[in-house]
Amino acid sequence: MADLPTPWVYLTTPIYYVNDVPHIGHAYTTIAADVLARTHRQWGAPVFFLTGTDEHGQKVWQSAEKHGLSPQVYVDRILPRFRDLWSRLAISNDDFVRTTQPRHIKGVSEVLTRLREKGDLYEGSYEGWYCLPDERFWTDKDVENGLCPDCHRPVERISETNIFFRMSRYQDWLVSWYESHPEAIRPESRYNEIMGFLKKPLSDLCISRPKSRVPWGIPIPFAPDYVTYVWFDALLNYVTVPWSLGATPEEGLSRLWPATHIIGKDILTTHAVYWPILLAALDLPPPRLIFAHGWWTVDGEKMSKSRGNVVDPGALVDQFGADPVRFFLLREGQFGQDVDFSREALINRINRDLANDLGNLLSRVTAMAFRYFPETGVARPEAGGSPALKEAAEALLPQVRLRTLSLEFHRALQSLWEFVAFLNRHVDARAPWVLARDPALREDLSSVLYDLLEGLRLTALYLAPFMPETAGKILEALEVPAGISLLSYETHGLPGLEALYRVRPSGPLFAKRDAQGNPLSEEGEKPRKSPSPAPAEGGTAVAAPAKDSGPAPAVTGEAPAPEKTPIDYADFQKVQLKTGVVREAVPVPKSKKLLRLSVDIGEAEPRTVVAGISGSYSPEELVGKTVVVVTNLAPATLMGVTSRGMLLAASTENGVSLLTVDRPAAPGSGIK
RNA sequence: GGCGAUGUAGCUCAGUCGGCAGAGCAGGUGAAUCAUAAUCACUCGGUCGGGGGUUCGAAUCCCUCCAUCGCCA
Repeated sequence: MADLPTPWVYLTTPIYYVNDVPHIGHAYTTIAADVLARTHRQWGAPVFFLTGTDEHGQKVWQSAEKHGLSPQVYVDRILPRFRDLWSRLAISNDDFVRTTQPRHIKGVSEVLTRLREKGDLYEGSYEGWYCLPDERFWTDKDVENGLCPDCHRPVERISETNIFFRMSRYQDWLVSWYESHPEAIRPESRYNEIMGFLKKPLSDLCISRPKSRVPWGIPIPFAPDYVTYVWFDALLNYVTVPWSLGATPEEGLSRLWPATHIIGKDILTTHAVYWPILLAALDLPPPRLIFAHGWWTVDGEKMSKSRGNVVDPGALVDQFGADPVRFFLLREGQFGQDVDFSREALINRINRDLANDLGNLLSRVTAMAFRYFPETGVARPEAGGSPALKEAAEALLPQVRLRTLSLEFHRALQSLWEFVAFLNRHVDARAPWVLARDPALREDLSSVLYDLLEGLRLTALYLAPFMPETAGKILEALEVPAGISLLSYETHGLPGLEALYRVRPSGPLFAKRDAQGNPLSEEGEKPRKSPSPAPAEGGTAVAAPAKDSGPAPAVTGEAPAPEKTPIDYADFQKVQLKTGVVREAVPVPKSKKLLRLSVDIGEAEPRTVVAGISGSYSPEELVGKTVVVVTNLAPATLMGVTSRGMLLAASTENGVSLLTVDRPAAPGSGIK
């Protein structure tokens, strides 16, 4: 049911209670949904990204009274607190729903009518302790000394008749649906929580409030004395909006449904229990995914109005800009777990990751490209780019894109920054300023700079969903024509579709910040030396370029991550490698992946070698195979078997792949 | 009280199937001078919460205790 053939990606945030003051938690949810939306769009998927505001309920009504305004006028006035914040944070929502819009009110009436026709609603009486400010009932057990357990204000005894929704009817169905769709609630711990919650019988849900007490709500068509309970009203926005978009409600919804809901962990039960049941009552499939993210603490403490430590995202945007705030919120912690906010951490990310690693990389590369090739630009090398760069760039696809789509934002960004670090290492390893001293090496110089510029372009494209403005600035600095997407990159493949980079130096991408968050430098006391065009003329070739003089790790085809220390040839010679033929292979008892091999390496007796390759090779296919053995490794005992040697193998996605020889070689042939 | 998680370097956290404890930041040393003094290399730093068990071998599996957190009541 969850895998309807819709190509659409329907993404939602909760609709925010318009009476609340926006804090970084609201921004967190919305930015995450935005990054997902932008990523899907970038790769060609049609996206409908919905956010909005929840505008009914007692608190809004009371606040309006206090201001001497009608509720509608009041909510119209405070709406910009949210709507403007999203535009300042570059949120790319496709629609903005307000629960006071006619389309929503019409949809809610429709739902209520359908539920009533199905016999899922009934009138019942309810008695309990009511907390007015919180708008919720408590049981005898909850209430402590006549005070609300949540806000510690006095509660009052209320008995009233209301309309109830028969939730219990659908409980068994929901449990079995979740049993077969464990991926529908993320992270996994939240799934477990819901499954635990569903072990106990559900009570029916009260979905109305008497108009006499709460006049500001959606009228219930068949019960004129009641309005819809604000929570129930709010949830329904996820379907009332699509209903309003199609030629018919069904057409509008079936195109988009099922939705992916991004929420905070505080409203998990509502979304993962009440909501799917409500959908089932409407004959609609459950959401595709409900992802409950964690909360932000502030300097290690819970964020709350009473502590006065609520972080205002608008103020952060004013001071630091939208992109750094977006980056920080998604980079700092795991989406799904609680994360701590501190200005120090934010400033540290801006200075280290953004200004130093990325901003300075753009600065140094474009400065050199402009200085050394002011007239001609940097052309694509005939031979293509560096294989190492190509390999690192290809890893971006799984590591950045797929991790983003599985909402592992911090890991996606971490991977992207490994690529940035790779590019910085590449600059150092190839030392373009050294190449520039020798006119004979001009082609090398051009080729190295081309690789770096190409790497920066890819960085910008993968960064775009997270930091749209920054990505635009990078592409602008590279003078890459507008409108280039990852799709065109895919079509053309590496090394790049740019025939020529004609760059000009640009100002810093990010200003570094002092401990207070104020921008450093700028104030022209240190005039930026704009690099003077100085085409390499007969400078003395002091040092040979890195390419010839020693290990240049960046161009040897190594993966970007673990660069090892360069070693001398003498060090390498310490390792004795020989070919060997596998004569026998048997599993080591009680071990899952170890095999005991007899390997003929040209000695009188075959060597016993224990190898952890059982997952990738069966014993049968190993016998007769020629392998590469480290023969002077100190013996090691594994699962009681002494191993006298080690096989060389490449680590692959699916396990290991043994090294062998291209042409026949006698057992014991030396390897150099 | 019931259910569930977590505990690894100064800080934030990875650690896949049991096989030589890792990354980033912070700290130290050096290299380099293209660049926003930005970068790069090396390095310091660990009783893997405590105790017990299984195993040739445990951060990893089992038991138990302690601490912290979440959901429910």
